[in-house]
Amino acid sequence: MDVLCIIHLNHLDPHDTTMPELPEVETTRQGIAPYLINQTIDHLTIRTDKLRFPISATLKKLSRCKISGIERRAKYLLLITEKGTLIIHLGMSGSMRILTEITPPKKHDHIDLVLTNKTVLRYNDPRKFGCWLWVTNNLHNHKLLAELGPEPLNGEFNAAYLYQQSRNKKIAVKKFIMNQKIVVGIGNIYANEALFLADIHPSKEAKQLSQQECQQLVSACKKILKQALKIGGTTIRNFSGADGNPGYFAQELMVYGRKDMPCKKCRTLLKEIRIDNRSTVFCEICQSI
DNA sequence: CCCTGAACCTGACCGC
DNA sequence: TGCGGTCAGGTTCAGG
Repeated sequence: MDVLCIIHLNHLDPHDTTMPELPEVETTRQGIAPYLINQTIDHLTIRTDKLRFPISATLKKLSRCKISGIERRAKYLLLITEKGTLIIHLGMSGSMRILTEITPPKKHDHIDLVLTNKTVLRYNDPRKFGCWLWVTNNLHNHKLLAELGPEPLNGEFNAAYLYQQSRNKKIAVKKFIMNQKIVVGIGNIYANEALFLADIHPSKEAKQLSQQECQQLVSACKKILKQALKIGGTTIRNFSGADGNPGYFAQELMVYGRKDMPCKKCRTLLKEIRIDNRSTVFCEICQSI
């Protein structure tokens, strides 16, 4: 038996694993795409009806349907078929794996997408915050996709854009960059990391950002995400085995999960506060308000 | 518009 | 060993 675990996301220790922010979703996409493109779905096996949205009856009965592509928009995977598109979100704890034969499902293995060649895409999601949504028309006008901001690695996400969007916004810059209408794909970990890299205090009001700070922040977001993507990609290429633990979390975190530990720039002990009820770690010396 | 808090769900961990 | 409280990657919604 050969079980290839594409990505494993459901540990809790941030130093041991990785989280479904944009790089993890993109890594998942790249990992599963070769097994799915131009293959035909035989059927889906649904073992729960309680993901973020109920599974549609059409999806439950889907069969003989060719997959033409797998795309990503923000943290959504888009599985494009000749009959419609599957919008998949991993939520907080979702993960995918490819099986080369059907094995007994383990706990929280909620969905199998079974191909006619017997390959299985298996979805596991302990917290059930993810979704599998079937859409047959106007994909990009769908409410989940219509109002999303630019992709962070596109040129459209630049200092001028961020400066313009931040005018008159009193909210904390950390919450601002985590708003998917402003820019997609920045979750809690990378928001912390990007603000540290940009030397900006996470509580700073968005409207107080200078043009230069906007430039620093845009550059920091791109740098952090590119670095994470590079590591994810490496993992996929190198991984083999069935234990589900690629052991690749070599991503060096500068602040997230490092409360009371020394700042890697100035050795001052890092502070933790809560912004929008999310853990926020920063250096009060390096990051100016 | 802004902001806060809660909701969805399960599991891990900590202190007692 | 168990129990209760808290926390965790995301997103949406109600209420002030």
